[in-house]
Amino acid sequence: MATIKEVAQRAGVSIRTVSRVLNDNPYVADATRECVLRVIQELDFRPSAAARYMRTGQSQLIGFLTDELAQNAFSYDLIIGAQQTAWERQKLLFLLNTGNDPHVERRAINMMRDHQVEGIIYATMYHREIIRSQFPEDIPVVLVNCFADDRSLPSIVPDEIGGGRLATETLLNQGHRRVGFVNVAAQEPAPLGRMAGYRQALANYGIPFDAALVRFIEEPFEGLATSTYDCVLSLLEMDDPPTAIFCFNDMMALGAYDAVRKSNLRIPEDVAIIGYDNVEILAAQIHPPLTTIELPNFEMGRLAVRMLLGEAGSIQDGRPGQHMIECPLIVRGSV
Amino acid sequence: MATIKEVAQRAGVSIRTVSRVLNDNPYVADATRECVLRVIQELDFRPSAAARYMRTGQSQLIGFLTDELAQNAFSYDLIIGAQQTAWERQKLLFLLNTGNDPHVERRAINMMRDHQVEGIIYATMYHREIIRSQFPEDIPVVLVNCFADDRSLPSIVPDEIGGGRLATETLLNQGHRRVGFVNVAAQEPAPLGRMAGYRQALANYGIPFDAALVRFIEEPFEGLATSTYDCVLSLLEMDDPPTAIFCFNDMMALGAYDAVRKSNLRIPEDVAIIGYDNVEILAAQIHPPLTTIELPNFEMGRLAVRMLLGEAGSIQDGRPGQHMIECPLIVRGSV
DNA sequence: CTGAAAGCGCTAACAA
DNA sequence: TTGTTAGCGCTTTCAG
Repeated sequence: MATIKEVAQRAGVSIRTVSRVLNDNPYVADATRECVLRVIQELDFRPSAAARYMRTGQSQLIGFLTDELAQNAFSYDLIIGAQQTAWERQKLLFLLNTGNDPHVERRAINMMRDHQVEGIIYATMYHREIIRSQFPEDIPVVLVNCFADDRSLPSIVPDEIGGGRLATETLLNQGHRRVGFVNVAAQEPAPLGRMAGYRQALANYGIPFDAALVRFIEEPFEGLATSTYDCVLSLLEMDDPPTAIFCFNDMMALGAYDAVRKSNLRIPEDVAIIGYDNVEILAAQIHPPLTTIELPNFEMGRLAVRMLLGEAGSIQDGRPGQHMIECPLIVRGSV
Repeated sequence: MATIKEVAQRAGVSIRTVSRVLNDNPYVADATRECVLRVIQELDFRPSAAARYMRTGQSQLIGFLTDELAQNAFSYDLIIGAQQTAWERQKLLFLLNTGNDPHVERRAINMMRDHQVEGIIYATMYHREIIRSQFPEDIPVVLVNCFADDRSLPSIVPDEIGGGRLATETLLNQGHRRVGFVNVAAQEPAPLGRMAGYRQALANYGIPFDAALVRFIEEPFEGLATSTYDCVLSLLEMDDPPTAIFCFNDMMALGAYDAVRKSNLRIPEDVAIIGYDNVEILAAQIHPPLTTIELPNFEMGRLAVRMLLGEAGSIQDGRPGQHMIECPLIVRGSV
């Protein structure tokens, strides 16, 4: 690879002039600039980012750390959103999946520091709280899908309550009055929030909460669809069965579909189903296509980069911004 | 961030000595080493990768370029496999998705060169041929899921023929003699190869090829599951219907499931179904769980990094290695 | 075993 | 408008 020196020699100018051309400095004669540019082309010269960084302190690098995000299919859009936004700003993204191993995590953060990333985005697979102290003080961090115990780091999370409410109200809007909810039994923001949203929606419509309509899948969560199948079957066998079911996520909706079909009922005529997450590969392909609430992953990834670069509210009212992103309704054919 | 100079001063030694400690050079007195190490700890010092690169020429960086891989759910494991393998070798991975835009691609490659990546992995969404000239000569490249027109770049692709054969023989092994195949109508390695494998398997079992059992889904490929549904329905309405169906991919198997159920038949008792890709979120969740052929993405990602770093056959018989990876059978409950 | 000094490729004061 | 020079933080001869 050619160096700036070779370019300078070949163009018959000084290194500084080449540097000027490289950085669009106006104080270069047009003729000189053209000549230099030509030589740069000929030599296929590209300035070294490392050397440039040494002087400017701008590495143009962003670290994207995940706990186990990338093991599952939900979050492509998060990565894509972040990557694309970084790209638009001429930054490169380091991807690193820690597998939730604290040791790996610590080393990963160090490795990113070694490469002087301008900041780190830390995204978790599930919406949860994390410990602030695992992150260094001297480097910007933006949290995605999680938040710091002491709220001392800017964070972006989905609005679970709003999403739960939207899902339920979508069903209520269609005239359903007996709305089942198949939730997961975990003390985490997602199940807790969606549950709260479910209750709010009921309250908004003046419908009393009926605990018999709410079911919880217990851990472990493998075979989620199958557990949901059983759950929904029992729901439909009630004396006063629900005519609509809100499933905690799309995978579970798959089980609900099977249960409804098993009961010789039709979707959405006899039972309406709504999911959560908008996993396209599932939701758009099953029959009828699943109406669901979208986890706005792309937007979250995008916002994370913007916040990291100081473009958007990484600080709000003098404190690290805690952003809640709305989860929109995706209408397909199951409601 | 502390510099090596500050460490040296504080430890009362020269920069050179700190550098020795950093690089595990044996010619340091134990006492000196300990002292330096302690100061490094105190200052939370980390050597700058950029500065280090300037001297050593080792950037420890690998570029991972995708066309539109990351838009779909198939390929997490590819990224994870590559990332994890890079991590084990203390390397960092740049992720960059080009959206198949040649202009973006060119700029992306340049950007990676600016950061002096040690090599580039280029992975495509679909198994296909690519043009060699889009890549620079002076930087190692490994192709994944694609191959260069002139075979001048090392490449890793799945063995489509073997996979198609394995899928079909799995069905044949169970005693099925009328095996349907729902393929996609595209002149690409995947549909072509799996078709060839299907025919080979038939031949191996001495069963004549019956064109009526093979159907092709035409582009566009949105609503793949739905098109497959229609296809399989017509297959099952034949006078001499198939008792087993090989679907080009798992999403299509989803449509096949619906068609079988619609025909009041059972899986696998009346009709066996086998898919391809092993998209866990689908295959493991539907009922019955789908037996399928796995695209060994993790292994391909892993091998790509190893080849890039010269650990595995990037050169075979003096030519760039063209590797074909076997696609294993994943037995679940649909056959 | 340890240190002084050169230099990697670039940018930025400062001079010319 | 252009060139000279110092220096970013590190590794590496080469002396001591």
